[in-house]
Amino acid sequence: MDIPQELRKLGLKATLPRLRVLQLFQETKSKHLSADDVYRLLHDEHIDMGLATVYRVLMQFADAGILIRRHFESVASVFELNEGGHHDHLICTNCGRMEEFLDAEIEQRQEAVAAERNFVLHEHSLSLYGFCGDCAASIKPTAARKLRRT
Amino acid sequence: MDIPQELRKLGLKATLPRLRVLQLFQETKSKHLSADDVYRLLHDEHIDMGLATVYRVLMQFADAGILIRRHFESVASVFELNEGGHHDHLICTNCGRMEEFLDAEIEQRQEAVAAERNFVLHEHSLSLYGFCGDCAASIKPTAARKLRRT
DNA sequence: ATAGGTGCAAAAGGTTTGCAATCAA
DNA sequence: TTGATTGCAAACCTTTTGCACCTAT
Repeated sequence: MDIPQELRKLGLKATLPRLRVLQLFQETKSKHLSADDVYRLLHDEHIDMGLATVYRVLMQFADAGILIRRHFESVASVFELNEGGHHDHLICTNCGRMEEFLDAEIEQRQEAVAAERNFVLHEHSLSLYGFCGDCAASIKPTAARKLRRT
Repeated sequence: MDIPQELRKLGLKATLPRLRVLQLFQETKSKHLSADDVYRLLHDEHIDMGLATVYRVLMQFADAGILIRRHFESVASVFELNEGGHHDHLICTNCGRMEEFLDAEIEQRQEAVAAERNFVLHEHSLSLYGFCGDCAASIKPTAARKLRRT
């Protein structure tokens, strides 16, 4: 089925702004974009969508389950395509590289911890922060100390 | 050693605002307070510390390692006393109850995941969201669906 | 005495909302 | 046609900053 159809099925009109935003995420799979990133990228293509509309579209897509909204330690939240499978993130605090992972044992232990405390789990967020191999190799220990951020 | 001494040792003058803020966290151990919470609580005691000062003091304490700043899914970040041991959080999205936990196996697997991908880990954040026993028992499935939030 | 700390007000992000104009169905 | 959607500007919320005044050491 084509994209406009899919949108309509979700009760969303297939407007140009929506198609463009969706396209942007699909072109760059598994990319994490903030509202401002999307706004900026579209302007680079001379598509003048208002920032408010970008936010509205991203939110609608997140509500519809097309996108997932993530809150990493940075101020702005980012969105990524929802490709079905849950995953967690490993983030290089120096270069920003982001890798996704899924560890069955961690998932299992999370459920166990929740069960021990009588909680019914709905979701969770796990992010590991550090230096990727490249950055760890190229950064001096003293410099690394300076770069550490909350 | 007394608190003013400890502050001076960290290079911070023992001013009234600082002592009050610290006292607030110590009175209410393992409590998570946002800058606005602190501001409001102090005003309730008729201590008119400016919000800007609250932020500055919280930040200095976080830098000094007295407090830890946390970013949960809510907009505002919260601070808690740094009592030494690392821990993760289990949060009830209905009543706000928050429990701390530490699972050796999860910690270990995180290191393993990072190592597999050649990352040097600096820190991580793991938060489990769901309903605590009380809330799960008192909330109807349909109501529960409505309450689910990103 | 003086470097550091404070309050206030203003500014700076990120995000949301009100409203009149516009567009997909 | 008509309700949904958009752009713009203004509002909001959290956090930061500039600056003149104040205070712990």
